[in-house]
Amino acid sequence: MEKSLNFIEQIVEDDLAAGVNDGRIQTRFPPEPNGYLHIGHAKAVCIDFGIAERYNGTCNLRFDDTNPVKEDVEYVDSIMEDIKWLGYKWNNVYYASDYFQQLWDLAVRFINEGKAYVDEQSSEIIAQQKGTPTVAGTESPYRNRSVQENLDLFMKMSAGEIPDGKMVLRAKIDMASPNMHFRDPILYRVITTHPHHRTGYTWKVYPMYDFAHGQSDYFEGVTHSICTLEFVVHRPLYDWFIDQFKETEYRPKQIEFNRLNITYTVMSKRKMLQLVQEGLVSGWDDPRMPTLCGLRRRGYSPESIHNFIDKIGYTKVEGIIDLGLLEHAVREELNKTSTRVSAVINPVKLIITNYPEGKTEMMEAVNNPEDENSGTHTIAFTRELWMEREDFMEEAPKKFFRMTPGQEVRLKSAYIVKCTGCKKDEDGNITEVYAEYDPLTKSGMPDANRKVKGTLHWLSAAHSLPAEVRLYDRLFSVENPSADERDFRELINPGSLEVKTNCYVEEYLKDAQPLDRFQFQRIGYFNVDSDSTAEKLVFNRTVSLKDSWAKEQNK
RNA sequence: UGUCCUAUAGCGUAAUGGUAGCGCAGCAGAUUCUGGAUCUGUUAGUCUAGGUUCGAGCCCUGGUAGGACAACCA
Repeated sequence: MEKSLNFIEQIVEDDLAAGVNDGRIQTRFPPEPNGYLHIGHAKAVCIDFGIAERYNGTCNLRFDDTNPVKEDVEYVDSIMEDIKWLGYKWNNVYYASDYFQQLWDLAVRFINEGKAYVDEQSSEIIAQQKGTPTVAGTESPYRNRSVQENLDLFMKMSAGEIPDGKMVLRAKIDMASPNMHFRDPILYRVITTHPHHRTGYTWKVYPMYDFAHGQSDYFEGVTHSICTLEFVVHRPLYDWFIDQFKETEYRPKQIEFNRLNITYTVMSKRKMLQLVQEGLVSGWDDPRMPTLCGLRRRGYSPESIHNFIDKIGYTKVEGIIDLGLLEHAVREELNKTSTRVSAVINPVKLIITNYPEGKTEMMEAVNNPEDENSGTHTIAFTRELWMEREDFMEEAPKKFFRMTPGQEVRLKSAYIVKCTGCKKDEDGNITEVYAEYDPLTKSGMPDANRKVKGTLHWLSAAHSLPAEVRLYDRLFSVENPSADERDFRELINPGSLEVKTNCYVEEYLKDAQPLDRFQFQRIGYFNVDSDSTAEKLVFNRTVSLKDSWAKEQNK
């Protein structure tokens, strides 16, 4: 069945059908370069670029760089990298700063037309005069200066003769408007003390968002300006500005969708910056972060992000997505694509007492049972093995289908073995587990088809590589940190990172490179961290496998 | 003198005036050399009161609830 259109696609198709803009479709992705892109931005990237792709239009990348105080090239670079990683190509890269001259000219035009004035009150006074949502504002005493005086003052502002914060250019609209954004919004402010990342100290005045965004859309020929719901109240002003100077029937149309929220995380650049600056995470690319670079380092593939975005949809309803859905999206994709390997995270020795000492057999391991073209690789089997400590219980409940005295289990890709006992130290800790193998049950042999309840993964002690494994979990311990009255930093999950240093992986992973993704059989999906070296392999857990045994135990 | 947006199972999302579906989560079972994957079954929903209509989740009105807007941020 054809997937139904979301409301944005519906609007675009309606416009196409009506012949709006002669069938031309143009969108833009307009990030402010003041932070790293996160999964919420990915949702926006996918609709902006996706609409252009689907309807044979163009999508440009435009940096909304109108506030030099917060912006930096570091962010420009990372944003471009992340968009490319998601698999999109922009038509052009633009910057709002490309339009500073045009916008300034427009501001002068507004002054000449009596639609803008220079206010020299403090920001506090201006805020007071703005009124409140239920109380009308009052007019500035500077509101009715002459055009010439306004022009002179704006020239002084622009020449750097006015200190920061002393004067602003405001639109003259309606201080009593029920829409707060019409109460003489600020158009330009003076910033002389911060260099702009592209224009340096050339400009002394910078346009505000409302005077830059819609105008930039117009200058570029954007037809559908897609953004998030918090800009709904800006739309009348967006339209009003364009009405003041548009020269033809063309106009960009702003459409707003619900921003992405996910349980157990935060989706605010401000909070992410705080986490980074206060060292609560290791950086913007900490694998616990919802940033795209964080998810990438965690092991998420671009396909898994797309898979997730496809599932959540675009509407105008504000909600919160279950983190489980994101995890499902990545599992679904990695299940189809990742090579299965063996790794033991919490090792204990397993001795096959009737297996000859010194003997080594190379067993054939299927790379991916979900992909018949994925082939096989070999894994060494010997008398002394590593197994997971959790896979042995001296006294086990009935439903424990693993290693326990007297019970048979299958060693994946090798033999069926029967547990015979274990050895403990004086504190009662299990130091070795013993089992006997059945030589006729090697994988592929007829007897290997015997029904055995459990299958365990294992590693030859003499043939395994030491590794560090970082087990990541949700960053916050409450579902919705943003809705909690406590400071979000107090809500960080203390178990969000568990480092396991005493792990082993099979030799097949000897040459694994950073970002390579694998399934550690029976455990989860893991990828190689950027900290990994040939001497010391480091893996990150992307997500665990679904674990119905754990669920059973929690009952 | 407030304006605007929104309301469909626990969560997300369809149904474009004509049988309320789907995904995730949950539950039960089958199957499996990963307690994975896969397959089957299953629990559970139109905020409320009116109106229009042969017929309303959808259109209209009033409630109710949630949210956005009062940065020299975007």
